[in-house]
Amino acid sequence: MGKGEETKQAIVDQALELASTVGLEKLTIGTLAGATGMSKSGLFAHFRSKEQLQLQVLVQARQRFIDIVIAPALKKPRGEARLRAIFETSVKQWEEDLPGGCIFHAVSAELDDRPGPARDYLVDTQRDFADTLRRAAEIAIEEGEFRKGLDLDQFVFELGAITAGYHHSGRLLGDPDAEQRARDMFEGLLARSH
Amino acid sequence: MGKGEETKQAIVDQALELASTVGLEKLTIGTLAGATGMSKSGLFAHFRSKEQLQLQVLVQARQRFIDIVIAPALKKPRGEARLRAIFETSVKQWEEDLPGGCIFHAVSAELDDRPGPARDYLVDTQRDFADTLRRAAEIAIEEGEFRKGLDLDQFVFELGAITAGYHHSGRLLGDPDAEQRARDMFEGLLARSH
DNA sequence: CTGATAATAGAACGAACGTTCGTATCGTCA
DNA sequence: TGACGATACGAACGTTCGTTCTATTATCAG
Repeated sequence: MGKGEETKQAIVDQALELASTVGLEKLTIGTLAGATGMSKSGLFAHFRSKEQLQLQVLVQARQRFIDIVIAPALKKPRGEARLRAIFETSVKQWEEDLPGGCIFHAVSAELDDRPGPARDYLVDTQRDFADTLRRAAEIAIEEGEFRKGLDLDQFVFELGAITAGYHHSGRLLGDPDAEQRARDMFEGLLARSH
Repeated sequence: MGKGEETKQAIVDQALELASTVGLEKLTIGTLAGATGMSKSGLFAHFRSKEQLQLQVLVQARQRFIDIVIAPALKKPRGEARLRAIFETSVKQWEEDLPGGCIFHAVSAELDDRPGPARDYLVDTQRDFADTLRRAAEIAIEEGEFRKGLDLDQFVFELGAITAGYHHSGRLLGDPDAEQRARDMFEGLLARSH
């Protein structure tokens, strides 16, 4: 990896941390330059537009999510154990990996009414993740862990609701019990799926 | 109501609509002035700071939520029927009252890492609403509709997760089935509470 | 009707933003 | 090591933002 790619990685890593708290739009190029010890113009040259920078942040976030949450879960046994692994690392490692918590939840309200490449990429990321969850649940049915006839889309919706609620309660309201409540809710969902 | 209060109301009403889609920060005074047919300075004089304007938007949102969701529900019978009314109007009327959906969900990610009066007011609003839900569920226990020993805080958490998930799926992902999925999830929660 | 007061407009401000440009410095490989 | 492209910098641009100031118009009680 040449020098260019190296610093570009460092920039995007730093940008990811900032964006998780202040959002993609308020992540300013000047602030980011200060945080990385670079000049505005020197940093800007790596992206050529702020839109590109925002997109790279999401690309990096997706990759990091795969590394932290998805990849380890794929080493677990198929089915329910894999779903448990995804949920558990989502709550424990992923939500605490960045200072603002899960960046997808942090920026989704910001992007949901602003069309563009960033929004498209976020939607694609979320859809892809939803597919992964649906497939994992499907496997759990095949393995006999989940009952036949389980509504997979409803299962995925409820799983998404748990994490959305967890992010909301934990971040805005600062509920210290949010993690355990999300876990209990998840266990309830699994029990109902058997 | 004097002329001043009258136009101020009209301004905040318009601001509420814009803020539900673009957020509190990107709701710009120039844009708002254009939308209301006023000059920037003429509009600004009503608030004296943007922070005050943002706060008034949240105050108005809270009042409107009470008018649309809470007040009608209080006319329903105590207990489960009242909880049903709150949920149903939250999903049907409230989420469609503003172009960007529930403004509290729309701005919570924006405010959760930005301390200040706006954040404080939003948190207070959410806590107050959570108390209302908790009290309604408590009544349902007293009436014998919900089982004794039901974890009220967990109930409120799960209810919040349902609406958070609904907003997320409906807004960002544009899932047309989100409303029905949220309803099904709610019915499941009620059934488990009996 | 009239005068005090409130409400609005217009112009301008300083600051912050994304972006451009010319120049200097650094990394890399012949 | 020398040279050339890649990388970074400083200064400046045009815009947009919230905010202020001053002048003008509308409102409403006496």
